[in-house]
Amino acid sequence: MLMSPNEQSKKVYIEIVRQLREIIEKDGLKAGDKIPSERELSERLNAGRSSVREALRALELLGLIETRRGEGTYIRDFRGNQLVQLLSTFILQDKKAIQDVVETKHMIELDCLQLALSKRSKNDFQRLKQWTIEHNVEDIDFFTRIVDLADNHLIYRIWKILVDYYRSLNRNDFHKPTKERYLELAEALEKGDEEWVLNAYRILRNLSDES
Amino acid sequence: MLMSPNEQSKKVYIEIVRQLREIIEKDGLKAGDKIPSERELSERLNAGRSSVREALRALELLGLIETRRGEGTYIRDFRGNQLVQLLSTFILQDKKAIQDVVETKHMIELDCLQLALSKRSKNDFQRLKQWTIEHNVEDIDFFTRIVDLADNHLIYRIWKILVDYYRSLNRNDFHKPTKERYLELAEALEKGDEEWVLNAYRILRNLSDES
DNA sequence: AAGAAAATGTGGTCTGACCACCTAAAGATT
DNA sequence: AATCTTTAGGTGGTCAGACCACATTTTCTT
Repeated sequence: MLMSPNEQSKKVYIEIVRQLREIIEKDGLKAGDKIPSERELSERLNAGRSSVREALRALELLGLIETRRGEGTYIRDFRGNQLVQLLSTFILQDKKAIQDVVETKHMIELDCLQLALSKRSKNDFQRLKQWTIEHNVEDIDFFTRIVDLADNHLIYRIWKILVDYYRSLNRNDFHKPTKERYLELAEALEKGDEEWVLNAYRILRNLSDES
Repeated sequence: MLMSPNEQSKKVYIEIVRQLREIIEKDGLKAGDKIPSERELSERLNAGRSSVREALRALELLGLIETRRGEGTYIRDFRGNQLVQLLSTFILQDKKAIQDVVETKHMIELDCLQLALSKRSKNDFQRLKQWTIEHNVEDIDFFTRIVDLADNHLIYRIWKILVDYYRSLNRNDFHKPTKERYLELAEALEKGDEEWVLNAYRILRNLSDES
């Protein structure tokens, strides 16, 4: 699988997953249908068979395909497995998917700020402020406290997943906020001023208006 | 990797995953540590390097390891299986969990309204309004359109999961909004007035101020 | 026509060979 | 001696070819 010289050398098997999805869509293949053999895919996609297999192994692990020795590889009926669909979203590591992760993380964090604001008392936020003053604030720790204050276990889980994937992206454009930014946000929460809170968050995350 | 003759011939890469786990445990390897190279594993486990790679690819997809070209393969800091944890959240059907689902669904829908508002043009919302007028509006259909307008595949997936679970609850306290409520919301979107939009949603969902 | 054997196609696996990249050791320079 | 440069070795990434085990299809025998 030839790569443009100066291009980011994505892993071949990721690219194969993408192209395989195109083939499935173009040919209108559905659950239960057979997909081309490993050797044929290897030829059509100009890739080694081992690379094709790595891609298929990935899809198999996600339950998207099923391989039967001596027969072939078949598309699996995964329209019930929501979590797999969620995961598969992440696997397609195109720019849009990454952007979606970042955007969603921001929205969830904003939600947590609002939830915390409506559920918690001034006392809780005073403690948050005090903690912010007394410690060397790490982003992950600060927002873990925020999400805790939101008191919604489900959102907590979703946020956790988002953070993990966000970190796995290894984005080098992460703008590390200063301690003052966190302190400002904590104070806004303490005052109970929603507008102020939301604004402090956007400044902290270096957002103008768009996500 | 030799197999006992009459034994179930499990796939080698699955067996490699198992043995690799043993190695990690026996050697006391932790997050951030380097695991043996592909070639060394190939020797120690009496398996081909391609099989070892299929196993590593699987672990990589699950976020358990991280491969760095030219350096090696490292154990990743994964805090439990995230997806399983998410699932377990759904299974715990206590009142708090249910409440969390409802609350989260509301937050996500509000997020989508805001995203749509910031991303879409008046034209899109006019079409939404027109559709609302011409059809017998079902809640699921209306908000599917909203989520689509938000143009974030990840949020779409999350929302889908929430809706499915929400429906499985069979809540008999679902307050079915009138057609006018949806129309009001569509018009608010068309006007581009965020406050009006959020308010229209709260009225539609019969929320006062708390979620 | 029915059963048996061979041919074909498929996934499963191993081996060996490159390449691109990173790191550290050896060497050269100052 | 300290520092920089070069080199060698290790590592993941990929490809090609070769078998094997298994299932299906075709062909051949009876």
